[in-house]
Amino acid sequence: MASAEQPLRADARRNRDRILVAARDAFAEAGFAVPLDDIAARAGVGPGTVYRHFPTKEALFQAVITARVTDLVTAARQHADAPDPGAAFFAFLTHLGAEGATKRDTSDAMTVPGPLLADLHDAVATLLARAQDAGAVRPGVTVDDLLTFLKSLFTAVHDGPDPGRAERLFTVLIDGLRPPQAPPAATP
Amino acid sequence: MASAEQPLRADARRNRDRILVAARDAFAEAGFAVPLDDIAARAGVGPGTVYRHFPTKEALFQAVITARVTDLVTAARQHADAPDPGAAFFAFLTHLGAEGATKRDTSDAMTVPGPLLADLHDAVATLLARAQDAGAVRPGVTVDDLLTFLKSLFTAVHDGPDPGRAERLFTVLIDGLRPPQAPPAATP
Amino acid sequence: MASAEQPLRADARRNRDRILVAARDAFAEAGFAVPLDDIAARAGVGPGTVYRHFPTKEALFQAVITARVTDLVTAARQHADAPDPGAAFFAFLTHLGAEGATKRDTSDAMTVPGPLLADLHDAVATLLARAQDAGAVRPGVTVDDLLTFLKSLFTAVHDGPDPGRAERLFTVLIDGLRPPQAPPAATP
Amino acid sequence: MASAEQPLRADARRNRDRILVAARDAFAEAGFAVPLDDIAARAGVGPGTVYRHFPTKEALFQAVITARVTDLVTAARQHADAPDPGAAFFAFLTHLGAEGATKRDTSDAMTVPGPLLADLHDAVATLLARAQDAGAVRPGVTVDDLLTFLKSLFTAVHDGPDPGRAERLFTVLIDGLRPPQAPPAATP
DNA sequence: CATGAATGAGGCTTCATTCAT
DNA sequence: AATGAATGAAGCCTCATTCAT
Repeated sequence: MASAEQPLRADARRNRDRILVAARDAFAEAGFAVPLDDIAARAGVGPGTVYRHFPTKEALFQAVITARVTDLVTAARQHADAPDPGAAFFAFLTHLGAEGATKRDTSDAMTVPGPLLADLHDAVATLLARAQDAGAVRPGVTVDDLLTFLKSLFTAVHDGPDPGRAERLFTVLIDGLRPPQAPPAATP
Repeated sequence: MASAEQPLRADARRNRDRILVAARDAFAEAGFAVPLDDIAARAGVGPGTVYRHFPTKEALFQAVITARVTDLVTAARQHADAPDPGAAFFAFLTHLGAEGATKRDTSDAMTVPGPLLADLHDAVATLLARAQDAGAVRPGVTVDDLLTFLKSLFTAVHDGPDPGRAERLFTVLIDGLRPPQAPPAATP
Repeated sequence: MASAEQPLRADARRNRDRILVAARDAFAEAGFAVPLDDIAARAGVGPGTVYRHFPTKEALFQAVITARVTDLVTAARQHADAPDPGAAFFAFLTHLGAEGATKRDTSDAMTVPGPLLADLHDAVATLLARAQDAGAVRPGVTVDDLLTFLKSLFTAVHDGPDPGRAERLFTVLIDGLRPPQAPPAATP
Repeated sequence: MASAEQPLRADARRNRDRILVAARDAFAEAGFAVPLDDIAARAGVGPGTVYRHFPTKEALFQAVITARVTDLVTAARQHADAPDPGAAFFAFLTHLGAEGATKRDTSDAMTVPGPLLADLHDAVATLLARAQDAGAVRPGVTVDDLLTFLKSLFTAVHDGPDPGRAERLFTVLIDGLRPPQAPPAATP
């Protein structure tokens, strides 16, 4: 019995990978509006070849970020095991920060609709809720808030060349997420 | 040859204004991708009339954005007069947050190249520097950090439907921007 | 109050007509598969102009035959007034035969779906039913049968150059439509 | 160089046959527009294999049609043996009607150029001439009249869903083909 | 020989821009 | 000066055909 996911022929596999790489770069540079023909040209294939692998431009876009989302979900679930809820949450956040600072399409990955995003959402929700229950993160903030903030942060980081920006903005986020401090009581 | 700055005829002036308003609304709702014919229809003019006033769709977009930046610069300068540097900075930030939450093209406004953007940059730089000097904002964060991040935050906020998100995220941002609290001193 | 159907500008009217003529010819020659760009070229306009007048290739096709169907319906209704049901039916049929022999797209007109075709259908149904009730046309034959037969006949006539074919086939149809004759009784 | 007529290897022969069957079915169902990949899939082979056997989609189509014409010619010749010329002619016509009602590409079969069509033409001409000579079919009608009309009739019949239509129309055709009845003599 | 991946011309449609009215 | 019709370059996608495996 052959496996349901029979391996692609060598040439097809190679082209599929080249298309995905080209698409990742092209989408990162020019957004979804980039012509599919350009992606094909970048990959060194004809547009028809792209359609052999992905039925739609939208499907290609989805495929580009699916891999990334899968990784994020895995990371989130791993951190869920940590004993200290606050530490677990911030550790995952740090991991996410490192990912986002390095890989341009992380922010896209956090936006695409579909079941995978729901998985990510749920995994982060668990981390966040536990951290909030433990008083380590300010209440009110939702998972979507958090993901939106991060997405923006990643976009911003990739907008300019300043290498320190990621760290500075990330510090702002982390401190902003902590529960509000009572103003220091004036001690006599 | 007519003078370069001759005042427009009354009807032309009126049309120009209606086009700008229509364009602002249309861009705010549908982004740059909105067909120019739709903008013309909104303004109640033919597409040819739009081209009489703006040589290009891009130029029209810039014109819309320019008005927005001008407003932002004005606001920044007004806040610069406030006595408390920290309050002034955060008040402007709040104003900016309200603008960005309401108008979809605020983020575009923060990207437009040209001297106006430099003005915005400078005005915000002044506010920020004074606030940092006064110890009201954590050091290290730069104007570019802030503007770049806000730009993408506005974009992200507009992608989702939750109207409270902008406010929650701004709270996080503001608290994150405050100087880090010394960890509670171990009291003997 | 302006009329609901404000007249087109002269140039638009001219182009619309040219497009309709070109489309009629092109569809007649090459069927629906003819590229829309070819139709545009025949009409001496750009493809975009075709789309200004007809939202879809399908819509253009419909428009081409609408005019023809309208004429047919009118004729059918006029013949409905004749006193002798059989004569009325065959007179209309003869008219239809002449039309179909002359104008290449008559057969298309009898196939396109839509409200107009229903009108034609109804008008012919009336004629046919009355003729059948009067014993002038064999029972069992339906309107669709008749229209299908005619459509085929027209197509056949236009397939070849033989000028007498239309008349010969038409005679076959008419005689075939009459009620079956009892075989001549063998008279002693 | 191998001989032009060398017998195919067993597997190649089998594939060729499967392709022809698949093509016949596919063309019958969806017309010439059916994608060649669909035909290949139906036959359980790759598209490349189809091209090993037929240089062109058009060639494959012709091959399918040729088989059909061969059958028709055979039938016509068989009916030519019948003793009663009128009965022979109408029997063949009935057979043709059944074929055309069942198989969508019968009408195409009647169009294919080449010597085979001439054979069909001749065989039917013989039947028709004998029937006309015997007074069983009205004079004047030619083989081309008949074949051309039948061709388009089959096309039309297949466009509609009414399965009884073909039979009703064939009755009309057959009765219309019979010699005209003398109008009932006015009996004193 | 078979396979099925790749090619790329071409189809329909949209829309920024130009131009006759 | 305004109008809105026309233009035509892309954009997405399909599919007949070729070619590496």
